[in-house]
Amino acid sequence: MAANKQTIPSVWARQRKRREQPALSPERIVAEALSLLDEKGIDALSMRTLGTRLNAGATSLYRHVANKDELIELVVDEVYGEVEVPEVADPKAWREQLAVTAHSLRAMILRHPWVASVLGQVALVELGPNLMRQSERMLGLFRAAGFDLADADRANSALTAYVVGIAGSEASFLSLMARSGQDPQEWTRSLRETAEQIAEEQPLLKEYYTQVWPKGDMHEWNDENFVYGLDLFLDGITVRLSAQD
Amino acid sequence: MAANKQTIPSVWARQRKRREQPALSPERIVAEALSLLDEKGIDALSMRTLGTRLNAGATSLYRHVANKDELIELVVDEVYGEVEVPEVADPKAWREQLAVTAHSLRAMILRHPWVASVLGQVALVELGPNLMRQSERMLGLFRAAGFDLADADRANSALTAYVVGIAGSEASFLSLMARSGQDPQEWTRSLRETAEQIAEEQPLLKEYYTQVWPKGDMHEWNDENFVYGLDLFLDGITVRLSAQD
DNA sequence: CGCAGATTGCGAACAGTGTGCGCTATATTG
DNA sequence: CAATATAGCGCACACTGTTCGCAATCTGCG
Repeated sequence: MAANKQTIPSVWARQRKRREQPALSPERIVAEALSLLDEKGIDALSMRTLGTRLNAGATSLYRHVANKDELIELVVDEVYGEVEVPEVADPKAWREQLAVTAHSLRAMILRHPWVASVLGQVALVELGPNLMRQSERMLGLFRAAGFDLADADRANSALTAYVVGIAGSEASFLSLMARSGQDPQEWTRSLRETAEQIAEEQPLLKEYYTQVWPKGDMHEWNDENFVYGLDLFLDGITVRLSAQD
Repeated sequence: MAANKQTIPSVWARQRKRREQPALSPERIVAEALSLLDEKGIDALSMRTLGTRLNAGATSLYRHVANKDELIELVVDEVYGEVEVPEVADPKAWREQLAVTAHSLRAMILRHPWVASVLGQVALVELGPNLMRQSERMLGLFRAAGFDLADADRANSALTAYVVGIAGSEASFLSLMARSGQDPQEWTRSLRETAEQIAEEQPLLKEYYTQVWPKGDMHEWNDENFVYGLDLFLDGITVRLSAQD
């Protein structure tokens, strides 16, 4: 009795849907996931809302993507593709070329602040095509600077760790601002105030918050801090290179 | 009718429970959350399982902790308390003291691999007591080395970013091993094989995986890579210090 | 001691999550 | 055209974090 309960309503709406859209595909899913992440952040990414944005059911996505974790891996590799690593041209220009790479990586992370929250989970499986292309080129830069392959990798890991670490903490600040809808200016001010209060037993920290902590815009401040640490690093590389001759 | 349906059974089991245990408190909750995280990883931390381990209902926790995010912040500050930052003694020993600090921070992260997955989410709100104590001491070390306060902070941020970045990626590898129950030895071997296959168009990467990538235990390898990058950093600091005189 | 008031614990409920299963409609191949 | 493979999806399951209101207990005051 009433075995065709659910087929009845679909009779009227039939013959639609198959070619009214470019159809589902891994590429389309990844692209839409990326734009959703950029717009609303990591918490807004659920299979259901992603499906809705693609005019599809949530479970349809599983025909093209194994699970949510794999989807995130794909999106992460996608954004790694935005990082510009210059082709090795002049071997003497290694310092500038490394700086360009570092800035590009940081800029990518700041454009997509949600990556900070997944870099610790997605186990950096270095097998994505974009990440591999980027690694190849970075190794090339370090080789051109004078490292052998093993040391090139070590130096590369170190530089990448620095950039990811510092840009990641900037990004998580950006995400916090976006989530809480607070004004960054106001936020730095109130953080200074409470920090000064709490740091009663930490004279250096107290001095730091009253004297050093930025009064105005955070952008310049962050930029300066970043290049400061980057130069520290590149100086260290210079030392290592000249010591090895 | 039957308004006392649920009070009846409790009559027999009454007068228990209040003092049979140390009672709930933020400290006890944080401690239990920490041991749960260390045992089973970040995915296993739910308010319900945590409540169960404390012989309490899930919702009882909310009397002592605002929400899960705040709980995680508390636990993170707790483990920061394990990091040993030496008191500044001999100003000439800054290099060794910074190295000790860096090693201690990395060791903490490797003892608690789940921190890698939350450091990007918990916006590093630097107000936890342990984190503030640690920051104060690190600033002191850099000051003793010869930096003014602003540069001490910059150098400190850079060093911390490096350590967190590289130890974080080690930790996410450890978490992956724990989750998948795979043998690390076996895992590095099979990663090498697939990487060699995929890297058909990346000669440096291919050479890297065949020649450089570790055949045996990953521990030594990771330790060496870490001190290599750390020395790079400390060399850079030396350069900066001598340039500033 | 007794009793008001604050504090603590908790069961039920809500809205949401990722994902496996089995059915149907379509596309592809012979 | 028929047979098979594939894509889409509704339903369902087991969980999640968190709110709310009630009951049990602890606290301080008379």
